[in-house]
Amino acid sequence: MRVVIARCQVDYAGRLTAHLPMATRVIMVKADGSVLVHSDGGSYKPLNWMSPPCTLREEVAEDGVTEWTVSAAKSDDTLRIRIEKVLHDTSHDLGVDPGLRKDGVEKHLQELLAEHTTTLGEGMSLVRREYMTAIGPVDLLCRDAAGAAVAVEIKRRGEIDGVEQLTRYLELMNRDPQLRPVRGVFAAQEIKPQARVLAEDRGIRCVVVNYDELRGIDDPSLRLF
Amino acid sequence: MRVVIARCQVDYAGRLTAHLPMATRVIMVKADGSVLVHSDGGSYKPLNWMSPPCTLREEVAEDGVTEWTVSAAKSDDTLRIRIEKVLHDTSHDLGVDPGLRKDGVEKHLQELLAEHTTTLGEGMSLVRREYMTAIGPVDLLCRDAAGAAVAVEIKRRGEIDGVEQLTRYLELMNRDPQLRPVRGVFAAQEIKPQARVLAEDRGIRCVVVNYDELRGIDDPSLRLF
DNA sequence: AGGTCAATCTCGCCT
DNA sequence: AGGCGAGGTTGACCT
Repeated sequence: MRVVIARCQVDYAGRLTAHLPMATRVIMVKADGSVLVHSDGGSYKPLNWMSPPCTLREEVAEDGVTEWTVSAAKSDDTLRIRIEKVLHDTSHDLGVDPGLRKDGVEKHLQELLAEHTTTLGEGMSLVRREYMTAIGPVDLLCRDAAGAAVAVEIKRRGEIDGVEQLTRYLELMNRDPQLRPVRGVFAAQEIKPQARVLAEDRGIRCVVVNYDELRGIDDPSLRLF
Repeated sequence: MRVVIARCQVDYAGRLTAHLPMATRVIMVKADGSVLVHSDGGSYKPLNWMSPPCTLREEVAEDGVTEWTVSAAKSDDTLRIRIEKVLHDTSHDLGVDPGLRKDGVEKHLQELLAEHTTTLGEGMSLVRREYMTAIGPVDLLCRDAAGAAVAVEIKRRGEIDGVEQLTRYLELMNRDPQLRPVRGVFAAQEIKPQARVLAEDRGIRCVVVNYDELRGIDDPSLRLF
C-alpha cells in the first residue's frame, strides 16, 4: 500500500470521461495496482479510481511533471494522473486482510421469519423458503389458516421495486392450477408510503416486522419456556 | 485529511454489525470527521467506514491501547477502532476540491436519441423529451410513421427494472384517450436477455443503440453534408 | 428535506 | 464465468 499526497490533475476515459482539475488530493495505490483518488470530503467513494486488475506506469516528462498512467487489464479504460507536487509519499506492506464478518442483513431476517411465520398473519405456516419459480425464487411460500397459498417477499426496506418483484411472482404463480389462488405479503422492517400504496392497490398485504423483537423471540437466552 | 497506517481492530454497529479482526490497515480521516478503513485489496469500497456527518472521539485506555469512537450525528451508528500499533500518522490540509466533470452518461444518450429518433424506428419523430406523467417523466415521447404515440425508455444497460418502469408508464398513458394507443420502445446500449424476454412478452420493442456511432453522427467534424 | 433513479457502482451468491 | 439481487449502497437531480 502506497499513500501519496500531492497536487494533481486526473483524467479518466472508459465507460465515460471524467476530469479533475489540479488540486491537492490523496492517492492510494493498493498492492494489486488499483488506484483511488480521494478529496477531503464526500463519502467513501473516491473522486476517481481504477479497479483491479490494472497496471500502473510512472513517467517523468521533460518539464519535470510526473505522469501516472493506470490501465485496466481487460478493457481500454485508462486513468491519467499528472502530479505537479508531491507533499507526501509513503509505502507499507499490509499483508492480506483477514476480512469482514457481517450480521443482520436480509438473509437473517428471512431465517427469522421462516421460523416465526405467524408474525406474517394468524395461522400462517411455512411451506418452504426460496420457493423456486421460472423467474426466480420467492422468499417464503406459506399457507394461511384456510390452507391457501401465500407468497412472501422480504426486504429490509420495502420500496416500489420490491412490490413489482412480488407482483411478477404472483402473476406467474396464479397461472399454476396447483397453487392458485396465491395471495401476496410484503414484509419489511420499514415500508415506504409509495410502496405501501402500490402494494395495497394490488391486494398485497404489508407487514412491518421488528427485527430486534424477532431476534429476541429467537434468542434462547431470552426464552421463558 | 489525516492518514494513519496501523494495526487495528474495527467494529461497526448500526444497520448491521460488522467486525474486522486485528490487522494492519490504512485509516483515512477526512476533514468532515468521516472515516474510511482500507485494506490492501478490494475495489474502492472501504472494509468499514463512517459517513459524515459524524464525530470522532479518541481515547487511550489503561493498557495503552488507543480506541477511536466514531459516532454518526443523525443515528446511533458507531464505529469503534482499537489501535494496537501506529506505523504511520500524517495530516495535510487539502482544501476544498474543485470537483469532478463527467461526460457520456444516460442524459447524453437521451440527448443524442432525441436528435436522431429514426434510430428508434423508421419514420419516428420526437414529440418531446422528459414527457411528464403522474408517476414520473417518460424519457422520450415520439410518434411513429403512422402518427401513433410511442413511449421510449432509455438506459445505458437495459435490465428488468427498466422494463417495469416503462410498463408502468405505458399502463398509465394508455388510459389517456388523447394519447392511446401508446406503444413502448426500450432503448439501451446493451439489453440483458431476461429484460428482452420480459419486454417482448409485453409487446415492447427493444432497440440496441450504439453510443459511439450516435456520437459520430452528431459530431459536426465527421459530417459530410 | 425527501423521493426517485443512475452508477466507471461493488459485493456476494448461485448456476 | 455470467447472471441476479442487495447495499451501512453513494450521488445527482428534482419537487
